[in-house]
Amino acid sequence: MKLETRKEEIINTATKLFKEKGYSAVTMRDIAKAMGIKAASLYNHINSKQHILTDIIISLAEEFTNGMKTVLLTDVSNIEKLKLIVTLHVHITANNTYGMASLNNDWMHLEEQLDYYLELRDTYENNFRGILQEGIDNNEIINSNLEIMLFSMLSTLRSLYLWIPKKEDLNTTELSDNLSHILINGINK
Amino acid sequence: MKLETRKEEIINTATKLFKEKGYSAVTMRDIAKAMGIKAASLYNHINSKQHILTDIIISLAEEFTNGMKTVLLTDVSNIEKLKLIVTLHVHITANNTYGMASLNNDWMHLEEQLDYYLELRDTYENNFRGILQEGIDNNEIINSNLEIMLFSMLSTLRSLYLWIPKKEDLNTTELSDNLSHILINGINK
DNA sequence: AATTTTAACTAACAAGTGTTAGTTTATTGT
DNA sequence: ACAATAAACTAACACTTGTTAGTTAAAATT
Repeated sequence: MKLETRKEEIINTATKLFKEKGYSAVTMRDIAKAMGIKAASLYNHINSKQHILTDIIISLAEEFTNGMKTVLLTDVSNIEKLKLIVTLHVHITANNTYGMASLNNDWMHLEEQLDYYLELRDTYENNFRGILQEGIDNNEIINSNLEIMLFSMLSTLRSLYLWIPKKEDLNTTELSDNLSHILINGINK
Repeated sequence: MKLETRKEEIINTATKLFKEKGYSAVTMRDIAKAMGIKAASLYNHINSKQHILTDIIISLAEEFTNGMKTVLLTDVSNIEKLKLIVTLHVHITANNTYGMASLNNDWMHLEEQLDYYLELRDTYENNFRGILQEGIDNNEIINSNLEIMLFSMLSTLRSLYLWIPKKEDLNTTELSDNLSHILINGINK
């Protein structure tokens, strides 16, 4: 039972508020009020509002990068790799639904770390694309428009943060399995 | 060839900026600067920043509501209705990619019209859900988790605004057809 | 018991916010 | 040519923003 440092409490509080209203609409006074302290007190623990956002986004982006690295090293079919990616998204999102909102909607407000973030995102998408392309080449995946397939899957996975909190009754493995099936086999009977 | 009123120019300029940085991060001075005038001059044409956002979002939401109404009245299979919905999203999004960003990310900053927007969105989702449910009942659609199917399709359709601007080479009917196929039949060979 | 550290506080700052009031200038319709 | 309108302007407002400086009180360490 590890208890939160004060800095982590601030980041968690901010993350929740950022999800509800977006980074720009949340003030330091909002964050402080939610914690029952004054805005100036936050600066005993964090450097700036900007650093809070960076912390939220970069740590999540790195989780995805690491997850992708593992998937690429796993020796299974490309379809199985896609299932692993679905599981990766479900797990990371289930553990930090609030943070995923910032990752998706507020990355453009990063400053010094914006280029680094974009690099991680680009690499991630390219790896995803590569798996799909190999799947097509190996006759595992239909030879339809690669970019549309990529876009469709990524859109669904990136929107999980909006949806997981509303359906707490579904456990994560059940969700991963169901979602994999729908993304891979469609909904047609 | 109908030419834009000054008010429309302002709304269009604002819509573009809102997509790049989000509603809260865009100032009236930003909008004015992009038009080469002073912020105060905007108020000769619009009532408030808030009204710009409302205008963007509500008109789009009503377009979707009207489109759905037409789909529901069309006498085709439920799978065909889903294809019509895909086409609806592709067309509306292609005509207003910038506005779709506000619809997706800034609806929570609506004020007087927030409840109305939520009502439109709820009704839309329920109609979508109803088509899927009928499809399941008629053995057109697999009897998998309804909510996951709904979420997956809607997520993809709602993210179109991020993707359409990058792929201008693809025409809208081709995109609709491809996307329908992937959403309905999956990517599996 | 004395000292350092932690973490809150009050007060203030400079800059930026949406918006209003009043004015000026160019264009349009008579 | 004259009046009316459209659409820009300057100046200012009241308020909010992120952040800093300096202070205080309790808790932990010596």
